[in-house]
Amino acid sequence: MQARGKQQLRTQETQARLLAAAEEVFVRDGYEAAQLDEIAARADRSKGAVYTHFKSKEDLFLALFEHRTTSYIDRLVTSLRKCTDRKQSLEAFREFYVEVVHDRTWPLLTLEFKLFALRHPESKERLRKAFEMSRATSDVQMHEQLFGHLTRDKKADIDLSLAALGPIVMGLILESHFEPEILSEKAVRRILGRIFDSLFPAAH
Amino acid sequence: MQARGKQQLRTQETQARLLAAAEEVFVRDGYEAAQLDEIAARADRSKGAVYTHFKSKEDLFLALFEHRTTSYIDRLVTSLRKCTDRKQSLEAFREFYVEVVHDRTWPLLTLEFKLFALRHPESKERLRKAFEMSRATSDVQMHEQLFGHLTRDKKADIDLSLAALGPIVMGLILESHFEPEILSEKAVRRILGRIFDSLFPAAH
Amino acid sequence: MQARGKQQLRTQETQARLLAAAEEVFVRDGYEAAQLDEIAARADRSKGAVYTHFKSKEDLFLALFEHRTTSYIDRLVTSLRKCTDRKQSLEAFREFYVEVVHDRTWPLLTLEFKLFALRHPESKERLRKAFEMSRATSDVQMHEQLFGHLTRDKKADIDLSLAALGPIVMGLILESHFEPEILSEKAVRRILGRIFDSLFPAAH
Amino acid sequence: MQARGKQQLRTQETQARLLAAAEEVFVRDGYEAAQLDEIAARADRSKGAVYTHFKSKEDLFLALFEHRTTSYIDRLVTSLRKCTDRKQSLEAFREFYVEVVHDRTWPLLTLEFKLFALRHPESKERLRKAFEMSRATSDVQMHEQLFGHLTRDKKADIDLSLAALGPIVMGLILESHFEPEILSEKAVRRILGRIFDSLFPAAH
DNA sequence: TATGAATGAGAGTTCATTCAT
DNA sequence: AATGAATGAACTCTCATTCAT
Repeated sequence: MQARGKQQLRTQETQARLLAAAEEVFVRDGYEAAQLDEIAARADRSKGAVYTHFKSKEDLFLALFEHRTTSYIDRLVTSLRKCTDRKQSLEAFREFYVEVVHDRTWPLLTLEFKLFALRHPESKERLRKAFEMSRATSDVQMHEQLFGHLTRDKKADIDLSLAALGPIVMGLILESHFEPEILSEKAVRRILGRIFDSLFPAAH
Repeated sequence: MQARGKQQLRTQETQARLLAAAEEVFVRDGYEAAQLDEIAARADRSKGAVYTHFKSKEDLFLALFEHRTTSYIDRLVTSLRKCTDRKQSLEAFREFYVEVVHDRTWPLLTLEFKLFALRHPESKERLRKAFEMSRATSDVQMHEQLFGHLTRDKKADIDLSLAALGPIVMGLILESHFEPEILSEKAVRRILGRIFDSLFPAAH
Repeated sequence: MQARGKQQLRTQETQARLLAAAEEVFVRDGYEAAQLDEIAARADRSKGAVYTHFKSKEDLFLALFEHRTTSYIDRLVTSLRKCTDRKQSLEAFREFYVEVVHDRTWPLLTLEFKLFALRHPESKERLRKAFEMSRATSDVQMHEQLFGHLTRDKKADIDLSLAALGPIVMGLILESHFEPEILSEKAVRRILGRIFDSLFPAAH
Repeated sequence: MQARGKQQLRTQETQARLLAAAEEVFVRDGYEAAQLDEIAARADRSKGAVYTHFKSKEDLFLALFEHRTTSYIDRLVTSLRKCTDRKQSLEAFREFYVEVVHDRTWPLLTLEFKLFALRHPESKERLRKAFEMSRATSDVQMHEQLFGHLTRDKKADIDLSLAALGPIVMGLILESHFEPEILSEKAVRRILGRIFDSLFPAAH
């Protein structure tokens, strides 16, 4: 039993290491240019180990996506669970998006996933599942908490704004890599706040 | 003269064909996955012909970037030249960005360029030149026309909004590929308009 | 241990096969015209296997050079070690050079290395190391045994003759490929003997 | 007529330039690595011009060989024609070979031709013709002048020495590129003289 | 579970050669 | 005679994947 436990621990560690290494490399180089070789090396494992845990490069990439999406949503849900009224909730929601700016990795990773999905329709199914999970969580669970009960029209409007939020953050973060003087972290946060408020006017 | 002319024409046509084919393929597959083979085939030329006109895959990509940036700016400048007062100018500017939505290629291409620049610092110089050209044009020539004379603080604010506009469009277009039901062309246009107005409140 | 052993054995065999195949092909076609494809095929391995063992075509070529130089020197040293006095040593030395004629591969390979060195100054360093090894061995170890203690002038003279010996053999072997009727193996051996004696008169 | 003359002159000049450029590049890079592109550029002509004058890269190479062989023999014949007796002739002959050392290009070019012949049996025929021309000249015309009338045995011996002379020079020159300190021009000349005397003892 | 030698399809690139001008 | 854009075959090298250990 103990041996089994140790083994399992080792297995889990390897997987975690591989995922962490994969994230670094996929973000830095993009899916196509990323090399399994380097991912393995960064995880202090051999190339072959990757194939023990994942079926292929694509599988590793998608697994990473699922892994990160899950933890990303967890964070949001956790953050919202603490709120007691709608105003507070919306404030927390706003804060959450504005603070993403800190984590420059996540938006780039998301971007990479989106591009991948666009270019690999075969995998769209699997990606959609993870996306939906994120949407489902936010939609069902949060709509109520954040916006109360809405008319059909209002709801469509909110959904649109919700769908737009992520991509906007992504675009801004990417550009900030490119024009760091104009789009400083502070500036991005400011502009994001402004956009947020124009998309969810109720927030005030 | 005529002989030369014919030859030159052929040369120009080949280059134009290659650039057009390159755009299609680079947008569809991304820089890394794009194959010179296919680009050449789509241009009805041989792989070797690419190397008569461009030094490498990278060179072709950057040349495409320069080519498209130039024509993109031309369009904007042309559109603004027709305007007589500030209000009209801002309206035209707004329209221009909102209408980009039509051309689903340009945002994806821009995105690809940005990612390339991020991942190939060696080429940043050449890319920066083209980017600057775009910025220079808009900045110097348009600031006055669009926003009149501004205080230093106001100017910084406008610059920030200007820098943010493109990336936001890019993000939205990309996402619209992904969630076409929520982010329909109409919806994107609507939300873009709203964001535009929140970034440039003077527009009213 | 045994598992490792088997793996290692396979690795060594592959390397040996590749080197042997490389020798054949490089000698027959020359460095530039030699094709990795064929070398791999002759070694009953895939093209990719070459790159598991050598960094590049050039690396394979240089490795071959080092490998052959080493074994070549070993043979000479072994042959000289058996000798007890100077006369016998010189005789063995003479014999060694005259007998090279048998191995029509080595002189051509040497020629290819020399040409390569001439045309790839970047690699000269690595080649020089191997050359020096050969020179060092012969010089230090053999001078004494072959020629006794010499005055500085005499030594320079001997060094000159030593340096000339190899190239002369090389030239003759190459020409014998070309005019086999005149430069038969026997004829080459005869003329080589004559030249040897004129370069090292003390040999009698 | 004059126009024709001018045209022809231009043609001849182009050919001469191409041959000169070809020599430089073939010697420096070897047949395989030599690029028609660079040869043309060095001759201040375009790649296409090469094909106006020569059928192929190989044809250019062989034409160069014939051209150089011819002029090489001419020089030898001219030099011998001045001599009045056998002793003087042999001295001139000796001098001729020893002096080749000056022209570091010719031996390397010869080497390249030999290697080419070895590796392109199809072209051997054409090369042999040029070689034979050289041999014929020296043999028939010079044997008598240099060595007088010989017994069959003696003649075979002389032929052997004659055949060996060129390759030996070639080998030494090549090596001198490599070990210029030991095989200085002076040293090569000295050793060549010694070898010459051992091959043609009658020279004294 | 993990290794890494080996595979092999396929990529970008080069270059001798052709041909319309 | 000369040009140089275009061809296309062939090359070296890469890298995701497999498999014996």
